[in-house]
Amino acid sequence: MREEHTIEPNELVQSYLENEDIIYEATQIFDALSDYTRFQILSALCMSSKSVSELKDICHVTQSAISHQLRLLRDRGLVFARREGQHVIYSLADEHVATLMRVGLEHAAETMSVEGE
Amino acid sequence: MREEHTIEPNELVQSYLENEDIIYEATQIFDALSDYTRFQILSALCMSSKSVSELKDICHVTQSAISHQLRLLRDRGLVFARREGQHVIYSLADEHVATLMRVGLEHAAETMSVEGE
DNA sequence: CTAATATATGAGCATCTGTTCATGTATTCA
DNA sequence: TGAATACATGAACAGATGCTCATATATTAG
Repeated sequence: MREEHTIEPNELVQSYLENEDIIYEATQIFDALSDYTRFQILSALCMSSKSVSELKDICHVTQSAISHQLRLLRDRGLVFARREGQHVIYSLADEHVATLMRVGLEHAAETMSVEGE
Repeated sequence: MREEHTIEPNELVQSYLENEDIIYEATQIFDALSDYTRFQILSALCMSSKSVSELKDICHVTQSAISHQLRLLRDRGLVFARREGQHVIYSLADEHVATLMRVGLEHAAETMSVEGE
């Protein structure tokens, strides 16, 4: 028998949910984390700042593909870039991202271990 | 001047990140939260279980659109359904969803208040 | 200045997504 | 049984997405 989960009445969250713009903004950060390449980029940056070519090697995609995704993440304020000589170093710009990824990964790990039983 | 954010070395998370399937599974839950309609459905269900027609009224979309999205959420194990007479009642099936939404909303609220300054 | 390396970006394209429309199924009530 | 209500679902279509390819820009070395 499954359990139902409800959150305790949280007036702050409740008030957020009445604001269309905040809901939209929230969906945007989840969207950023919903793509495999972007998730890899962000998790790599959770560990430490990295150049574009380092990210390209980690994610096993072309330089162009990485740059396009980095642009999206920049536009959404999730990473920021600084030039260092020939390289451009990207860093995480938002502390919430790490929290979200952690919870998402825990969810995923549990889901998969349950399915495998 | 902006700060860089890094997570403290978390070996559990680290090990998750080496598993392609877990990363993919994580992106799937973020994908579920990345659509406005689905986000509304899930936040409504965070408060309490609801029938399809209740959800339709809350989200201001057609019954068909709601049903299609509910199917996706069911297939991904994020909600479950039970029939109650003529109605089908949907409930949240995963406690992590509420946590993710809360963090996502907090992020959004902060982001927007910063932008508005 | 020129070549080499690193990164960014626009166009094009195949694929994916979310909705609508039409219709099917399930349950209740008379 | 037949009508009404609630929900599910397949097909189709417009728009979004993520990639590749070609090319542009920026920095450094010679």
